[in-house]
Amino acid sequence: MAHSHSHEHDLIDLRAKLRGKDRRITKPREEILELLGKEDHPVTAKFIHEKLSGACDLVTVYRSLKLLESMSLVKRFNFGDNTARFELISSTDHGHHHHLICKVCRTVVEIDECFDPSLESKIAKRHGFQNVTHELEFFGICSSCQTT
Amino acid sequence: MAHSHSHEHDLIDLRAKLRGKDRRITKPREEILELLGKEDHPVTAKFIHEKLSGACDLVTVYRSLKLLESMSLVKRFNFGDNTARFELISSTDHGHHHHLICKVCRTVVEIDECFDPSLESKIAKRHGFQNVTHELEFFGICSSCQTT
DNA sequence: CGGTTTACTGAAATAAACTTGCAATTAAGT
DNA sequence: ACTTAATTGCAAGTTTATTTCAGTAAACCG
Repeated sequence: MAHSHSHEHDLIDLRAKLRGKDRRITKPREEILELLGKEDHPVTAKFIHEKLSGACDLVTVYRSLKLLESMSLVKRFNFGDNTARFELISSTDHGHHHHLICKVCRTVVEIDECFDPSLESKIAKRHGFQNVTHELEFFGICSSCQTT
Repeated sequence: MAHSHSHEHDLIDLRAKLRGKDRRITKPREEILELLGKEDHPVTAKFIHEKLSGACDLVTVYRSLKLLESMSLVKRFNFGDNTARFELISSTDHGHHHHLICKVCRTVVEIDECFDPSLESKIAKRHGFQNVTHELEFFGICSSCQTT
């Protein structure tokens, strides 16, 4: 949802999480976080690099995203096209939400709904797994692409 | 589940679907189908190529899988590691089922359960989408890897 | 401040998954 | 068999992401 007003908060978060970890607050990391704060949907590393137009190298984008992901500031999504997409983790849902993607035009809709968590705990228990989470994305044809 | 006794059936299916489509039944396609029939979980193109040990080129494996997928004989899965995995579509669930994957050792468990289909139709209706499906995979730590 | 340490970056090389172009092969119809 | 065109193999090309390493710049300290 509305990431649009939490930029400062994310930077504070970044500083807090980096502190005392032999890690540094750098311009690329700040810029990537800021850019992600303005996007409504997960974006690719390439997209970030292009939007930042030369502010830093694509390699740095990959490295920064990996770091931000490991710090739980960013979440990685997979829309089935062999390209990782990244989204800022919002404080409201802790990054757990899903997407509805148009198979034709690739439009993305953010989805708040999810299935009952009891399904997950049932599956975990049945197979002796712990810390079970899930990745769920919906695919369909959006209204604009239903030209028949 | 038990793909193990449906090899012949899959070949019949292959022949039926290829007939009259300017397509041919070839040894690589038959061999890939047969191999998939023996596997309990989705496998990568590389795995198939190695198992077939030189029976055909890796490129042919990729091309065959794409064809078999387009003919709804095989389903592509994505376990979030940038590598497509393929499974024979079983007649019982029409290829719709999910997996529970150990984040540590990558063990895979086939899952029959799914959430209530009303969730999907609700989402489809709300956003004006048609033909909505979903991709869902569970991730956790299996009993063997919970060494603490 | 100015100096030191060492995490970080950029650029090029590498890796891995997958695709494409084209000549040689082979399945399938007659 | 003969013919036709789909399919294959091989080489080369893409795309996504990672690794190496020398140069750069945060952060800490006096």
